Amino acid sequence: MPEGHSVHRLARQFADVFGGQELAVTSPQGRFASGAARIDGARLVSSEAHGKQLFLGFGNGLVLRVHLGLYGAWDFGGDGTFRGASSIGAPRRIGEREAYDGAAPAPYGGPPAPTGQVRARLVSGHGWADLRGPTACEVLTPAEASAVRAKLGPDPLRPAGSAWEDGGPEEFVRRLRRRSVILATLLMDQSVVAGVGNIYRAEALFRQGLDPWARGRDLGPGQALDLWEDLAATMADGVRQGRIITTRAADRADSAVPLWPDNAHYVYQRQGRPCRVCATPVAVTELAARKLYWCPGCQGAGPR
DNA sequence: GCCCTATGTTAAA
DNA sequence: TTAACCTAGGGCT
Repeated sequence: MPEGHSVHRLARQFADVFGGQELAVTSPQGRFASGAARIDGARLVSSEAHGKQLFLGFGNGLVLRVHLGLYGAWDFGGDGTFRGASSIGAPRRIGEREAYDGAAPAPYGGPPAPTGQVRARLVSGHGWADLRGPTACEVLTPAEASAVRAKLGPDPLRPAGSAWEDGGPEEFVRRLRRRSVILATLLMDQSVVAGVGNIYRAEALFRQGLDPWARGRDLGPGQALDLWEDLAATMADGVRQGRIITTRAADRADSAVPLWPDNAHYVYQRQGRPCRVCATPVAVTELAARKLYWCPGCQGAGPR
């Protein structure tokens, strides 16, 4: 799945291309037909990401909540105002960059006939957006949307102008340090920190020199805050670049293969290869049905 | 074509 | 802990 940075890019994209406009909302596939009818023709008035969830607010007060899950993605098309990403969501190739596909702006003749399973289609006078394969796509009242957000922890990418108070770094430190659960599990817990996924988990723990099997309560407040700041910085980079690059420039320069994506990560999907810092072979194990990558030299020997 | 994999979450067992 | 959700690409045959 797209981690939080992708959903924040989506929120920005929706505001850029659809903000303030009336949208025709349909469900070509049919599974979202009743929800689509509730917002069809309404004006898009807000677009905000919280962790991995997207909340689109409409002029009639209703909120469209989308969670892309493991496979979901949005495809965009339209006239020249649709600069920006052509597709944002689940990566279709290793290390795929979410970016404008380079096609020259063309006269907009309306959206193409939907192909395959399009759960939701949003159409303005300038372009369209198709949603495929989401885990969640539903229309909520404001109270229902707030109830969903209340279950999420603070988001390192929370927009400065957001009206939603998520507690920020202090709340993250509290939630992390009161648990006896291991860090590897806590970072994937969206009620502890919203938006972190499997790549940022592995890379942040490496960058901070933290043992994935250390417990939340074992961290000092300074260590926990450093972890937050590191996530905030690398995830903000992800928003800017449309891809996850966590290696520091100094650790990329001497790579034998200087071309991204071969040097984008320290440990993620680098099992068996030498650690960029200490040359110990990177290790991998399975934890709660997800792969966990770490360097036994820099971060500790492993499960215990 | 077939099988595996993937930046995720939820519900049932 | 496991299955289900449900999409597309890559490697293989």
